[in-house]
Amino acid sequence: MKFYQLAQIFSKLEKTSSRLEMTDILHKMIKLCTPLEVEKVLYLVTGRVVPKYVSLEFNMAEKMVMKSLSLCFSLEESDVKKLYKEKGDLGIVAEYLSLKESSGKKDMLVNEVFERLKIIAQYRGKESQSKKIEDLSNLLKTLKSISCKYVVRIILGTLRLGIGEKTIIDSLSWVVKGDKSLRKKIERAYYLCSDLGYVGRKLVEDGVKGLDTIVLIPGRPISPELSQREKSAEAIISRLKRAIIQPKLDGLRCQLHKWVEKGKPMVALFSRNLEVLTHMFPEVVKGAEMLEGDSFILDGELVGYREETGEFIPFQQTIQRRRKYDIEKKAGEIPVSLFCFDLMYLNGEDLTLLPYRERLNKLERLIPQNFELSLKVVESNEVSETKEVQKLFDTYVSAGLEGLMAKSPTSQYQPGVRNYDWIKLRRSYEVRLADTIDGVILGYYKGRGKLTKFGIGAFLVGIYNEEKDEFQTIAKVGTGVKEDEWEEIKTNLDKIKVDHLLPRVNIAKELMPDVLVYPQIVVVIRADEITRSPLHTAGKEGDESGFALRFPRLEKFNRPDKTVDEITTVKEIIEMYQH
DNA sequence: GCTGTCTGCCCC
DNA sequence: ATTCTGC
DNA sequence: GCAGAATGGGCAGACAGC
Repeated sequence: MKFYQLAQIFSKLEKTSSRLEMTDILHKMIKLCTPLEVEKVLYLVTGRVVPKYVSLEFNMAEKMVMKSLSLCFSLEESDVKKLYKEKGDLGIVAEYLSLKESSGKKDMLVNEVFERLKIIAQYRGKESQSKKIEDLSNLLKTLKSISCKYVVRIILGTLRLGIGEKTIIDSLSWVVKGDKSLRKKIERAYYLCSDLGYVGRKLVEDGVKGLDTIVLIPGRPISPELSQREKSAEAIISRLKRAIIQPKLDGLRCQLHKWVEKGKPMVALFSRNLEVLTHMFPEVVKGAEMLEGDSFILDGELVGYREETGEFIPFQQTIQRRRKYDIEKKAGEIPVSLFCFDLMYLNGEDLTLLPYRERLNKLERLIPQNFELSLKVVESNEVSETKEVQKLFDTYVSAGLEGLMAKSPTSQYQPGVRNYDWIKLRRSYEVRLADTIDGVILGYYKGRGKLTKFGIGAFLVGIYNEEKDEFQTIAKVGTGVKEDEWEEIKTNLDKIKVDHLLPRVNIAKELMPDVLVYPQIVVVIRADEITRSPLHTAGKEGDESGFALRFPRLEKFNRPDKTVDEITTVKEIIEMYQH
């Protein structure tokens, strides 16, 4: 199959909004492929050249691709940038530029493009960046314009086809069965091995029985089960009736595997996205080695924790443990513990099909309560009354935790699945507990993808520093905005556009908006937390960092009842931060 | 050897 | 992470 | 409700350029 044929199918998918129709188009395309092509096409559709647990990335994003386009089409980088701002998609820019050149290009086979992309991904070390840029430029020169569009998008990981893993899985079911009845089975196989290309190839080669060899194996990560959100204790009980309630800790999701190889105990840790974390947390590895079980797979939250005081360490510090160098030194400063909440495999036995209550019992027997080596079982309470849930929620929130997790006591462990078997109730979902600030818009940024048509995708929000008598930035906001609000905001901001940075406005150069505006429009911004910021200028004093909002979103656009003199001040932010 | 820029199916 | 949108 | 695609702050690491 030629790559441009694939590109034409992508183009058709992009124009389709009905998922049933997408599934139909996709499954017909898969039928046209040889098994090996299926494997490669499925990797490409997910923006990769290898399965996701293999750490081979392009290390090439918008800046590098812009350089490549400028080389390929002999343009100044600033011109490419201008086109990007205008079109909101570097794939479209590549197609546009390629179209202006001669049209007699041969294109290449899907397999050839795949290999070329793999080579680009594999460059590393000195001069690797220029090689990537040059190789992509040469590739684009030999491809038809429509292929250029999608090659660029594959590298950027933004195919924007409306196709994700779930739709691909449905299509695979259609390929072998003519309907989507195999979805559950394929889904489980995929989330157990985390290799969509392999699952696709096996299915095409051997049919459904090809999946039977895919089983849980310690040492190979499985996709973690995910949760839905709810807004109240009542909603949780109404869904689950009975629930196992646990505190929600603010750290990193972590899957721990232990097994025996050549008589030696082996341990591996994986992140939520199946990245290897093993070497970063030696104290957790040691703890697992000391446990009695020979082989197991468990799930938990890795969080900075001081055993002596029972104090949890904030996320911003915990995340510093995710590193390659100076591990022991950082481990001394920021000790972590793995707070486990699930057990999926124990001594040769797959436990994922057992009810959660039973898995939890086995977990509690595996890790003794007084175990002191960086491995603990999270506290659990099984309840059936709203007020019990509420009481636990209040307790956890008072203790400074994020909120709670509620889990169905009877549910199986479903890898990769996000449904209401697991529900999170976060502190910030309760309006009374969220941090809300009144800020002023200082400028805006062009949008990408589906926001291109509005000409805006985010805006910069400032607060007032009384001491310095200036506006300082505290957050960029690009979520919580409905489509008609985007239009309204853009219209309003364009009326007060300014062509230079005003005095009494303090913005870091990295955050400089595409369009600056006169500070006049007051907005309400909601956030989960106030954090110290290396970038935002709010409250910044010399070398001391400023403040920013964690997970900022628009609560209310345009508060005409408030003027700029009444917005939140730095002094107020500092009070909120200390609280 | 230092510093700034860019990247990450990053983490959240 | 949160949020919005089309189905 | 699902699935997908927009968007945030901020961390460490890799390179490139001086």
